[in-house]
Amino acid sequence: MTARKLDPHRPTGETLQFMQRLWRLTHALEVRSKRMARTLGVTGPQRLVVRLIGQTPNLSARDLASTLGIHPSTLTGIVARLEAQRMIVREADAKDRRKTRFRLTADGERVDRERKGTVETAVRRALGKVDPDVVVHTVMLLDQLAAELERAE
Amino acid sequence: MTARKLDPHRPTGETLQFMQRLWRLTHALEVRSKRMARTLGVTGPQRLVVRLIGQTPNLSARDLASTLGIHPSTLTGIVARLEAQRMIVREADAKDRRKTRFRLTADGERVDRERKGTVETAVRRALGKVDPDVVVHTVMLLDQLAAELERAE
DNA sequence: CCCATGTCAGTATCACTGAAATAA
DNA sequence: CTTATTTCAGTGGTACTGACATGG
Repeated sequence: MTARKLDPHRPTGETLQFMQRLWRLTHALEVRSKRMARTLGVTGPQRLVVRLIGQTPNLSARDLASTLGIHPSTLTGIVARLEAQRMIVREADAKDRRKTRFRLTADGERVDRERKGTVETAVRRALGKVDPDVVVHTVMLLDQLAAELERAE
Repeated sequence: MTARKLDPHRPTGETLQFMQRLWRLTHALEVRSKRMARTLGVTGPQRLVVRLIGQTPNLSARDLASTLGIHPSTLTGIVARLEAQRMIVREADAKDRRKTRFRLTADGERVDRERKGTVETAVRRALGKVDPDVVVHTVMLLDQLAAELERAE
């Protein structure tokens, strides 16, 4: 309380602090992603695509893009890099030949199973270190936050 | 509970779900950042630098880089763009002439005050919509998560 | 000579917009 | 012809590594 009163020029110190944490987190994600690229051969987004395909084979490009909430053309780049690294293969849908269906190669399956040094492992560890309600509350706020950011305004 | 039992192949559905939320959030931050670039003239990270300089004038490059947890060479690019847009000016430190000190220009101050459509506003709104302990818990988990991601491993 | 501060060159990923190709 | 799916070209921001110049 006192802290906020001391500096009326700072609209909401709490907000700015939270923002710094947010940028720190996204930055940590990016750094880990780059490290994964060196050690695993795939970045964070690339591995997430691998995980999704691994969980649900024969996903189309549109499925993947909308699951991740990204633009289709962004996905094109990601899958192109995965393909170049022989992690996934594509196949035209038999019924609707506009669609591309993706499956994992043996290398892709190896990445799908790998856990060491991944974002996933860091997340699992962090989730394991806090109480369940903390996780529930965080999910609530993160969703709220994403919704606010995505607002048309 | 049943859901988890049904798919033992999915190590922790909770973890993967949390990860998707995380990517959705970072993606929303990036999208908002790009939108800000069009409307305000600065991206999210750029505006955060402006806010930091506004709050503490005469910050050095090192101060800024370590506050944001980024590499000095990354900061070079960010401040270069801010300088090109006449948002900040630099000055060599009188005592240690290796150091660069940054201050806001009038344009920079305008951006510092602007709130419409910023990440900050979205964060403030989201924080205002939940209970205080939800915020506290989220901060805890986000810190824990950043720490796990930053681990050397 | 050694260390700190900061920049620069080169490289890569991600993300968009807008246009195009192809198929339904 | 219109719509849907996906790719492609072009642009910009962030972030690194490694090398470098400069000052303490």
